[in-house]
Amino acid sequence: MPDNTLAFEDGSKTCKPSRGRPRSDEKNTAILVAASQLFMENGFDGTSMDEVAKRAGVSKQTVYSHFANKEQLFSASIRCKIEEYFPERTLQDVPDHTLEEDLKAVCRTHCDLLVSDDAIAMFRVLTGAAAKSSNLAKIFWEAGPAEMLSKLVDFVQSWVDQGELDIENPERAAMQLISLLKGGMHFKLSIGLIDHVSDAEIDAHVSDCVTAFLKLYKA
Amino acid sequence: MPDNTLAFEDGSKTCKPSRGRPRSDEKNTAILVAASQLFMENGFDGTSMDEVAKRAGVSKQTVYSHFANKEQLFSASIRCKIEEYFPERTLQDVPDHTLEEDLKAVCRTHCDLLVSDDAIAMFRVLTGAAAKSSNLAKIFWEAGPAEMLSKLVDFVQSWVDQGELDIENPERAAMQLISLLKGGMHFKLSIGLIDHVSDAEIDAHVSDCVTAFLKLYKA
DNA sequence: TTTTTTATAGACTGTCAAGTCTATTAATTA
DNA sequence: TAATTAATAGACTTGACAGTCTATAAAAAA
Repeated sequence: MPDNTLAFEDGSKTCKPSRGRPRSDEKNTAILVAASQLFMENGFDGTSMDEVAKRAGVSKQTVYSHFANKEQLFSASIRCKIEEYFPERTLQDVPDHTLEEDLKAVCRTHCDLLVSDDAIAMFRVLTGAAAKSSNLAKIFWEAGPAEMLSKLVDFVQSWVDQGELDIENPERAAMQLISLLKGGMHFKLSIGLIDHVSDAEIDAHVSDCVTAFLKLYKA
Repeated sequence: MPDNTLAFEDGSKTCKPSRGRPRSDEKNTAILVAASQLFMENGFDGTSMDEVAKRAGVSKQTVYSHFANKEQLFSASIRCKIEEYFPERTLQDVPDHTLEEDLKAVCRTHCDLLVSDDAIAMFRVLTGAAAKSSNLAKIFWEAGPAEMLSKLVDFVQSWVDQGELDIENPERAAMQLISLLKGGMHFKLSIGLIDHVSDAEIDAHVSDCVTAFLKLYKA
């Protein structure tokens, strides 16, 4: 039996063969959606292919006809989740106010993202999969944190150019800001020591971070 | 069948019955050692009770006679690992040199710990178990990070008392220092984006952190 | 429409692992 | 030493789940 019943290996579609019934795109996305939900909720080991098929409203063989095996489905799902998730929460162009105001807005946005349920779930899943597939980590890093970091670097740089910040290494400064923003919250959320951070706490924390950052780098 | 064949539920021993063959302490610790190794290497789902029994040189029933089920064995193993791990790496009393020297030594010690294989493995396991048992997170937090933090607070406070640091909230400052020390490394190691940090990198990073901290808080 | 190709459904298989059963052996008290 | 209690070993049971098989239906080309 030739294996032209072949599934996507990198999430992209294989070149469509000329004849025969084409693969249903709706089912494909239904599977992907169901799988990413389940993987995010229960991790790799906690998710069964039967569950995925059931939630997608599709038979198991259909799942296997779209994806070669569980690992590839996992990989595709996470990749899909990553792409769906990050762009929408990008750093919006904050209006040109004062450095303090803009910095605070940016920090608030980042902090909300960092402690969000989705981000924590994603981080947990990636952490659990660390041993399994290391390239997922790379995909995630580049689509997510690296992107955030680079936008933060741009932001910082723009204020350096305006002479309001005095920073010799913007990458390092941006990383420091993110580290401060994570604080103890990200860690505590990850291990499940706490399961929620109140708005007021985030507010206070963001203020602290802004204060510290300005003390470090205000010109 | 009465369940007085009962295992330890919280890691402590049940009161010894007056008669009959006593439970072997060596086997108990052998099981605990084998289990904690395996759980740290492969996580909860990745570890089977047969493997544990085999590595401990003991039959499976023996494992079940010492621990009621897999979850309790897991809990006991992690608790044991935590207790074994943290005390020895405590903050040794650094000799009274300059603030800069002591701070650097302390940061180096902490940074080494934070990025160590064991700490990352432990963090991964805890993260994976977050949904399962939330009290493990508490046990871990109190035995590990909270302890570190409190010692760091003491350290900071002592220099505040000497008038060399100007800090109104030592807990916050200590948390900020730890956050800076983690930087991007802890995150990258956790998700498996990198698997090692060189000595030179740690050195440079620690220097950056010390510089930043002093800029924030030096009197 | 006919033919061809393939997606689909649901039953099936084989493996692995958690937890149990039963006979045996070891330690402890009297 | 005899009697008692429980720890131990290894086979066994049960269930879950990844992946496959077979028959059917659907879509595209001729």
